[in-house]
Amino acid sequence: MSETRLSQAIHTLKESGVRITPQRHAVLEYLVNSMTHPTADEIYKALEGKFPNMSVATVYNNLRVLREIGLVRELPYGDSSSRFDCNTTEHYHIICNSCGKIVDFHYPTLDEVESLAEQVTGFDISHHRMEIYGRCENCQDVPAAKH
Amino acid sequence: MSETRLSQAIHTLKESGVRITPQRHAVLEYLVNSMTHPTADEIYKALEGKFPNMSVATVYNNLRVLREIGLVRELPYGDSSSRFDCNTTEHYHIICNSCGKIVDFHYPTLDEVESLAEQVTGFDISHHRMEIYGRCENCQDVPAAKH
DNA sequence: TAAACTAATTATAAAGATTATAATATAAGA
DNA sequence: TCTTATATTATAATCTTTATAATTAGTTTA
Repeated sequence: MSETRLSQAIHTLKESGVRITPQRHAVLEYLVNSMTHPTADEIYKALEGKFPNMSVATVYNNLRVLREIGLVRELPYGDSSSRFDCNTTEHYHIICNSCGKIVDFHYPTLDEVESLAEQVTGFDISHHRMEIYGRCENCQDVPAAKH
Repeated sequence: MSETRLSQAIHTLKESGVRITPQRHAVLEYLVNSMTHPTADEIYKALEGKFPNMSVATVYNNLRVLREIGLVRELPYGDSSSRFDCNTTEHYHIICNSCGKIVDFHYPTLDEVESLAEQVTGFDISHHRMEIYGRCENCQDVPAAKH
């Protein structure tokens, strides 16, 4: 099944006239199989073994390409670096204020919000993003840590 | 009215045992009066005239303090630096993909999403954030610019 | 299959945003 | 006013991301 998702993604790449290089394939494959919304650096470190000479710039370049095609969504956070999410099914994220854990959360997509926004502002809406913040069950047991 | 908001904010600061320095006061005042969701650097430049010796670290320190108390919300973006929003009435943001313009958008707060998230994940939810992306009316007239 | 063309990768370096550090200055309470 | 803890300043360091130029390697075409 993730085999299928990967093949589909590669098909999309080819259709966009983008070359399939081993590094690009590996970044995409890692993202498709990842459940953790990795940062660029995490991807870089994860592929270090397979591609000892790979440059960080390659990771960023490929993430940009994948984002432009729409295969990957970038999720910037306040504390540090962006995280990247393979944009398959529409979903939202719940983020722990204490430990930073990210949990996927399914909720009926808020089409209504988008259409209302379109009417009120005249924008041509492309998508929306929602995140819910709180303390996960683990962190509720421990006294609040100072950020 | 924004006078009141400022006084209330300062009251909150005092209650939290935080010192009211001229710089801190100025950062807070600028944020209360600002409609543009400024970046740290914009605040720094705006206050340069009044405080020629102010360090950029002071701006960041104060933004952190204000955020920890809950007076200010940080809105990290993918392209560059975070923006800061005086967290008064609950609202959402519509962001132009082309020019970056941010427009406030009022919508009934999505309490239902929060309570459902709480039930499903066991998180103790504190707040949520939603942004809507698209092209503003101005940018719709111009051919799509390559990011 | 080989040559050619174009895009991708690498190895830097640079830029930009944010944080850390140590010394000095200052707000606020006694 | 004095004292003390906190805030500010000036600077450097860190971290993330992007830019550049040279090299390498996909893909197309003959």
